[in-house]
Amino acid sequence: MEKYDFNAIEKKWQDYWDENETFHAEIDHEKPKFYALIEFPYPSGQGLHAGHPRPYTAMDIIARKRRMQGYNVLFPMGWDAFGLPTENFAIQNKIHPREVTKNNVKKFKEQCKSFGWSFDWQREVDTTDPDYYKWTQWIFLQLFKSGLAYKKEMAVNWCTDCKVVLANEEVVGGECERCHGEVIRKVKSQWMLKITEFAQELIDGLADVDYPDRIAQSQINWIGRSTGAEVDFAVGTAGNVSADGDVLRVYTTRPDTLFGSTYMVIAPEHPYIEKWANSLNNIDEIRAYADKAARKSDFERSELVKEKSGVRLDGINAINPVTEKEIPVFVSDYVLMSYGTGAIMAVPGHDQRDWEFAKKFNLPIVEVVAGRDAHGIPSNIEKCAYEDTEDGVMVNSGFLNELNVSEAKSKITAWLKETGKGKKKINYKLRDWVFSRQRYWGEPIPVVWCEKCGGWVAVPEEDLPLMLPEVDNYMPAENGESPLSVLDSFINTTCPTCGGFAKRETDTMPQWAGSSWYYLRYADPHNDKEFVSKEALEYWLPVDWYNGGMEHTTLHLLYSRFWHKFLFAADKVNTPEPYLKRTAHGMILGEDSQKMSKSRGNTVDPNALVAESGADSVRLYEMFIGDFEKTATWNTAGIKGCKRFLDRTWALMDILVCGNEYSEKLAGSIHRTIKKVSEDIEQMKFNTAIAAMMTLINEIYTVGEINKAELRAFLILLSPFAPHISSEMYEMTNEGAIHNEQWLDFEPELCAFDKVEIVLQINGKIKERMMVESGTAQSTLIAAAKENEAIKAALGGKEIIKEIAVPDKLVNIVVK
RNA sequence: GCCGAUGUGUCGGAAUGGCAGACGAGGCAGACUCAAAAUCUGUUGUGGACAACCACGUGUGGGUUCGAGUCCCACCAUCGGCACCA
Repeated sequence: MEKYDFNAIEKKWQDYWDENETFHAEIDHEKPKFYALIEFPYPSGQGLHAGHPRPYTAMDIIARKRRMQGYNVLFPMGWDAFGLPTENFAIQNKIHPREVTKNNVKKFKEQCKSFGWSFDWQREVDTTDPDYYKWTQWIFLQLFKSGLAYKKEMAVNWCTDCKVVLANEEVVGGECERCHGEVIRKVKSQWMLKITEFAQELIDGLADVDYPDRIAQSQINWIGRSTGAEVDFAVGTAGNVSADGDVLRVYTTRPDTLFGSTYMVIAPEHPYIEKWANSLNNIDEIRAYADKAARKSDFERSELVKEKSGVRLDGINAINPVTEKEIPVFVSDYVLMSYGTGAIMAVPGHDQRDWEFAKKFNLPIVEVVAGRDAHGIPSNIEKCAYEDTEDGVMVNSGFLNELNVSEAKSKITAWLKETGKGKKKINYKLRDWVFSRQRYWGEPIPVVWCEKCGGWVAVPEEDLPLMLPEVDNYMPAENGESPLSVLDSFINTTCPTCGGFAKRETDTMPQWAGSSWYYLRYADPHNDKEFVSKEALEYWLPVDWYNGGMEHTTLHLLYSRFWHKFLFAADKVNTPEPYLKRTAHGMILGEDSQKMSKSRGNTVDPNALVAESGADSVRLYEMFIGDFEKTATWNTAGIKGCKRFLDRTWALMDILVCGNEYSEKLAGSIHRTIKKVSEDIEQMKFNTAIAAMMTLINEIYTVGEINKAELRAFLILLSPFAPHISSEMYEMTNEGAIHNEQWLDFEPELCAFDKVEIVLQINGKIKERMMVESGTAQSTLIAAAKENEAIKAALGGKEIIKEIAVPDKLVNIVVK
């Protein structure tokens, strides 16, 4: 047998799959469908990196197995191609981003094909294609018409380098996620999407899908539902606060501690600073503090401020509604305008942040809950705040005294309602989605401003796509607005409602937009009448299995679920959730165990490895590297073992003999391997599935020969992992093609071993082993153990206290 | 600070509460070769003994159990995420 020529064989099968459209899927009501989805990549200039093949190969294995199990499999691929790196490259090199994207996509596609992934290339989508973004714009218009898209003046994160507004979610470590430029707060008019309207549904929907706990939890934590109360505190000039005057509203999750509230704090952006400016003796100091705080991002305010800071609003006071005492009001940056009402009632005895602030400003700390901590030590609010809500009873709290915390919560909430001083309130941390970008390389937002109509007017659906116009310069304008803002030919238009003069919106959409619905378009990618046909939706949706990175399990997943839930409510899609099952793969680190990055110089080019060792070897190695869900460190040397395994697979041809049934010597091993590989694929335990196949081939070589039936079984198991070599060897020894084969069943009774080794222990220490028939009864095992010479000697007449036998495993005799 | 995850040979990693280290890499020894590569065979947790064998071993300290890498409590370290969320 000649040496395994992976270059020729892999090329041969990739061409075969291409020419025969082997993996093209069409609606077929005769077959059950299976929709496998991977996160489509951003086609960067560097091409694929070592992280891409891991999830793609994993879902390819699942897709190939499902096809052999008789499913009609949809496994599509596309390009999430809008975004900053392309735009920055275009700016630097004076090439149109469309050209940059075209080149990058070409490179990515060639690389993908060289891995042999079984994508349906006829369903390829590209978010920057007008035929695609036409429908992204169309979905935006549906949101707009439903009142879920609105424009708002608000403090936003402003990247001083990119000169763009960032969503909170895109600010990492106080820096711009993309360019690491300084992020400050700036007030700007922005398009917003009301994701908050779906907050509860986004939590509830998780009950109906199969997500790992850590992913469901991250969604729930991000949405951040809490139950508490809104409470109104009367405010007025110090010493003269009237109960029926102005009120300052707070949100609290601990209304039970109301008696312990000894001061209030408002956020630096709170409107009451200017509202009460005339009554404040130190307004200049307050404004200076607020200005300084406003320049910082929420992250900096929360992370970098080690010691509490703040300024008292000298001149006004508030009244605690239960104690009826006047209490001071402060401004401090530890209170955020973006959560709750932007004001808090401070309870220093039972909130550590308030406690620190109170210590610093020498404010009274009143204990209203007394209890013990987790160690059973009585609470002492002189040392730190007591935040436990499980243990403890109310003290110094008037009509709440002697109640526990939850009873106190109910009672005070009822009291607030009765007196009209507050009410129960469910609050979400989730904020509306900032949807505008002042950038070129994104979808234009299809609305126009009409003075006569007095507002924003939707571009008619029949005018979509609203094409991204040609510009000379892709840089945001000097004032930070999009490059579209300097194009008169784009801006000036007529109002579709009144026909008068109107101006187009010049902001574009964020990259998240196109990726929020791409899985729908795959079902019907060439439809120019609808974003997806009813028929395609009903057949293909929902996605059966969606795998992607852990880094997308909050933002992308939440955004796309939000769009889907909106489309479901608008009767445009037929399922309440887009993805039935979601899994997440671990990151691949460089050989130095650091995150792979160009600047660190630890990146790995997977296509160089394909050229060197073959796609099948690299595919196997990416799956063999470790637990799929965990972070893995790259080790190029590890490919060697996988390459060797394939060379040994090829060499099976040298020991091939006749035979249409499994031989006695290998039948058990083959059935066990079928079981192991089948089960491991379902649990994404690809590493142990490969190990099982390696074990089998070792056994085959020990036996010294393999017959045709055994080789066929081996190749079927291997084919999802290493499809090229399996296809070739199958073709050499069978009629037809391996992808038309059925996946294998195993017979449980044939998986069992005839004889098993039983471990004999005394007091849990192994003393001897013995072979017995599998399934031997416990009593027989114990009797046999006691007859064993080594055990007899070890027992030495000691008193037996207990005898434990586990069938097919062990016997343990406990002695004194 | 909070939340989440992870700690196992030289390395990547296996182990429904039941033989720790499967499988692979690397090392060592040998076969083949003029030689090397490739391939094949054996060996490879640590300490002690010529040896059968003994002791110790899954981040640390406790606990539950006949039996713990696995379950519980506390702690340490590393990595990731974060919005002081009231």
